[in-house]
Amino acid sequence: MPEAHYPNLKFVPREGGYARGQEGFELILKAALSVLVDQGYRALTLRGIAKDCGLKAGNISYYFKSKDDLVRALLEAVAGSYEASIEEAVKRGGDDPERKLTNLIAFILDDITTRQTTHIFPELWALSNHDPIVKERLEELYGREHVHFDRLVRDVNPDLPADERGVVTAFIIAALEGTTVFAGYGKSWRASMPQMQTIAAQCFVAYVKAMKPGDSKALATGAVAAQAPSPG
Amino acid sequence: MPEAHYPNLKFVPREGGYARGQEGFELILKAALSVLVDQGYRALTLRGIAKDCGLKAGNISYYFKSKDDLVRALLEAVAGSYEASIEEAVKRGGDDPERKLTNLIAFILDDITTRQTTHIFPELWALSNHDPIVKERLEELYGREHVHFDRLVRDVNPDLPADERGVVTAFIIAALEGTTVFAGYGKSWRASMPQMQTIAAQCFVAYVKAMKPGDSKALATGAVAAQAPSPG
DNA sequence: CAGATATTTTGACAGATGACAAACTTTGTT
DNA sequence: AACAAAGTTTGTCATCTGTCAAAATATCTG
Repeated sequence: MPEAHYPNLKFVPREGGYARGQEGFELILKAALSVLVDQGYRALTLRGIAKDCGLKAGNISYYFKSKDDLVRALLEAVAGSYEASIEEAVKRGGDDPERKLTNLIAFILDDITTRQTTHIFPELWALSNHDPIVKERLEELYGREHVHFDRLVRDVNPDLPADERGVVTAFIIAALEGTTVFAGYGKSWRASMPQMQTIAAQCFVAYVKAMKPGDSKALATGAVAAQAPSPG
Repeated sequence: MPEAHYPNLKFVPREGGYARGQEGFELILKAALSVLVDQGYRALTLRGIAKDCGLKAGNISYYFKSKDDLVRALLEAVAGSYEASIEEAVKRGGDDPERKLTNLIAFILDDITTRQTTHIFPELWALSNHDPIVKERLEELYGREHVHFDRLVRDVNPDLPADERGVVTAFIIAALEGTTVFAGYGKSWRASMPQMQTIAAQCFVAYVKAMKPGDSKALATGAVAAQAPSPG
């Protein structure tokens, strides 16, 4: 549960410039992340960021030609780091498909309990509704997560058609993200996150395994019949 | 799918004052909601709200002694409306417990596809991380939702101990809320929301039915065993 | 170490923001 | 119609915001 001074950013090396340049670049983004996590978007101002990293406000305009630019660079660094850790979690994997899926679910939910993730993602979700660039980058992030999950779901139930599998996978990811608001850092069900890991794993693995082609075909709106997946 | 000019607020009648007073009060909150939904929190300024409802900025300070006050009043009205519609959806219910649960799930996911819900809730989630009053009111809203769901879950599986039931219920609600970011208004999986309704209903109803006491007891972190609930 | 380039500070700007007070208008009641 | 209470506008305030340009400093290369 890393908390200290937000190493959870992935930086792309800049072209040209002195070493100090990259340093300042990273310093600013770390400070921006820190402010966003600690005080929210309302408090994310150039002067606030500057104070946090010991630079002057004007200097930030040297690195980022606008505040929106800075926010997008921050998102890029956050998303990159997130993608990298998922990638790693997938590799650590496990022995069999079900175990792999279970472990990935556990990893995601674990990460959600960190202060950073609990605080950052709702900000990004909110921003994405009004900033197309943020929206696109978030979609890319979740798209990559979807690829990984989809592979595992396929391994657990190879008989599922790709389109149906895609939707179930998206639902599973969405469901996991939803725990942010309920069992994330400082939330009322935080203490129950371990049980939720168990529940999520059991629930989704069992459902994917039992699912038969056609199960997820939608029925008439508002009158979905309650039934376990197929006869199985 | 109501979209026009946001009737989705529940107002508490004010004590004393002229009729015009209540009118202005509601006008302002409707405008605030409209701005928040259309342009996000960044654009939620007194002058922006004023422009939207044809009043002058100074007037808003007459109704709300601070901007935070206004935001909290808005949250109160939004939460009240949301609570009322859930209440109603629960009453419309259905015949048997499983059907009731399925219908409530369908209602929630349906609501999530509206522009208002998709846009408002991420803003509230973000705010709640840094405003204790917002956090508390949101918790109350979800607490009431939890009560309703918990009752249905109990009816579907009466053998489940209350504490375990509470956690599963919280997980289900969290999972549903999570679809906001993936299949809400304008999101990439929006078109698959009908299938997700089916999936969510099947998945959660089946899981709750099959669950035996002890199933959700957490195992060692990161090494949760993948298994369907109990033998069943 | 000289000099070119990169970084940093300083200071300033126009515009926006939340808040407020005083003057003005409307509303409802007697 | 008179009048007090409620609502509204107007104008103003101090503060904050993002951005920029010019001066000052630091860094690296040859």
